[in-house]
Amino acid sequence: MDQSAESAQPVHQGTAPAPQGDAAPAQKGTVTQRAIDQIKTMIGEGRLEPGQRLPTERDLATRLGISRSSMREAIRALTVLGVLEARHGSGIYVTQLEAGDLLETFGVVADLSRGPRLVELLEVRRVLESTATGLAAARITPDQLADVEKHLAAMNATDDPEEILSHDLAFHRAVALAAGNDTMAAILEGLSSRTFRARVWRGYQEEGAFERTRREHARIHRALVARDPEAARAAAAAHVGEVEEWLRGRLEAGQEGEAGGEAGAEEPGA
Amino acid sequence: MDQSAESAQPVHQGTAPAPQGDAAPAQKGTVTQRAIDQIKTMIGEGRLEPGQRLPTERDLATRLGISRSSMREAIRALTVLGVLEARHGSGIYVTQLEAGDLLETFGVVADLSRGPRLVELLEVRRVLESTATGLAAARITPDQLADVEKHLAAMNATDDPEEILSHDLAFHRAVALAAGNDTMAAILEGLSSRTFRARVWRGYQEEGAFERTRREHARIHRALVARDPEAARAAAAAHVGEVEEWLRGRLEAGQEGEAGGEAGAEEPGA
DNA sequence: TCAGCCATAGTGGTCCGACCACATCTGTGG
DNA sequence: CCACAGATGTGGTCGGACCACTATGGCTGA
Repeated sequence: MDQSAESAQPVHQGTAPAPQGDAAPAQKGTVTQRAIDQIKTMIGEGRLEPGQRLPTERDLATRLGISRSSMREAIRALTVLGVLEARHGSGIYVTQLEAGDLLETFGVVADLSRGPRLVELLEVRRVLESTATGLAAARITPDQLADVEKHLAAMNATDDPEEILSHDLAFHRAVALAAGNDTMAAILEGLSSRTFRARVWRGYQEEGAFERTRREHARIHRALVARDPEAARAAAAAHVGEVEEWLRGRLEAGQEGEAGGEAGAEEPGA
Repeated sequence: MDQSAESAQPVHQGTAPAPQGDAAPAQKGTVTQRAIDQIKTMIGEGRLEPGQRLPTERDLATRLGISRSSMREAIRALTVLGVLEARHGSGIYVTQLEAGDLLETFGVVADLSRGPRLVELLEVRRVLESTATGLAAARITPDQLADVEKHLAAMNATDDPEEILSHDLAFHRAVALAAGNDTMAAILEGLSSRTFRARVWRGYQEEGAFERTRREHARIHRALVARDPEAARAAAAAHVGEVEEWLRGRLEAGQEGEAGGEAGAEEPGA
């Protein structure tokens, strides 16, 4: 009953030389790809709900008429996409399908981009960050504002680049969260992935960026306190735009060139 | 240091007692996940350049000291992320790592989102679309404008919903492209994935949306011709905002409820 | 000589069956 | 009643076999 359900599927494995001629199966793409699409469709149609547990790998494989190996590849694919989550010894589950789950892969994009693409990425971030900050100015709650201030203070209290970067990220994350659009916050999170920021900063910080960053953050904070969306938007745009411009100039100058290694300023750095 | 501490690694399959005494195994996460990270790192560090061909699956597996099965899962994962591309019978290659390659997965997010998340997604799209349209008004070339007009005309010339949707998508794609930021265009592309748009439209189009859409597109076009960024931005924002508002109202009204199936209005459709 | 065909090697795609490591349930003994 | 140990189920890993597709190069025939 399982696979080979049809009269005489080719079925790889040495057997059945029969070409195909049949109609139904509609062989398109690899088996694994088909499995991926099927599961994705099941979720899309609501047959599989967030948090729900899926059948066993072995079961799924049998049901879709493929081997466990292929099924595992499909599962792995959906896992990295943040759609499924495999718990060793327990089972496979559908994630909550929230912004954070699905947009985690966005970080990969940021990490692997370089050269001109970095500027484009920053341009996108500038647009979204300014919007989010503007919204935050109108919606932020006292608690959220306190959280923002905590990271602002922490950032001003240290000179350790590592720590500064951490609180810098946390600062923006808190602001984005206050904007009330989780999806936007998740995208911004990816756009500000640690390695991404670290790469850009490496060169940037050598030009008195710390002080400037602190000043700009303070300006954003003032706008939030004043509940002034326009000021907040402008401050955020300027903040990101500052880095964007620096990077753009740097690219147009010498550092250009697809040369595999240094366009984005990455050094093992000790 | 590492987990279980016992000097002699269990090493699964009884065989191969010699791991590789080399520097720090650093057992973290699954073997496959490690392989994914390693390849990702290789690319990030420039040791693997866009378009370059990778060693054989079998080779890679041996080099990283894992089985081919695990290596295949890793490759599959990076394939769906748009980082690698496997050509049957030929080899595995690094993609060009362009915006389009990496952001293709963005469509999955749009396809799997529902309920409140749909509104958030539209909000993001409104922000980016308006920005892109504004930029396009300032930068669009005659050729690009002609392309935009082509789809505008085609959309006005038919009443087939399917075709209208196609040209609607193409219209916005052309505009986004004219903005000169491929990354932004790629994100918008994902945010306007066919199934996503179709789902929203299903209900929307029943309220005289065609006519309204045509009018709004015409307005965007006029702004582009006039090279008026502000007008273009406003027109685009209003265009997307229209749908956004409609969907928001629809959610707040009855259709709410996490109920697995209809919050986003998806029907197998005739 | 040279175009075109075909055998062949090389590579990804699929499948199988085994075993390991972890989570959970279950039943027993305290 | 609880704690612990075993049994069971599930994902994780492995190795090897074979299929399907590409690409290459040599061979054939004009």
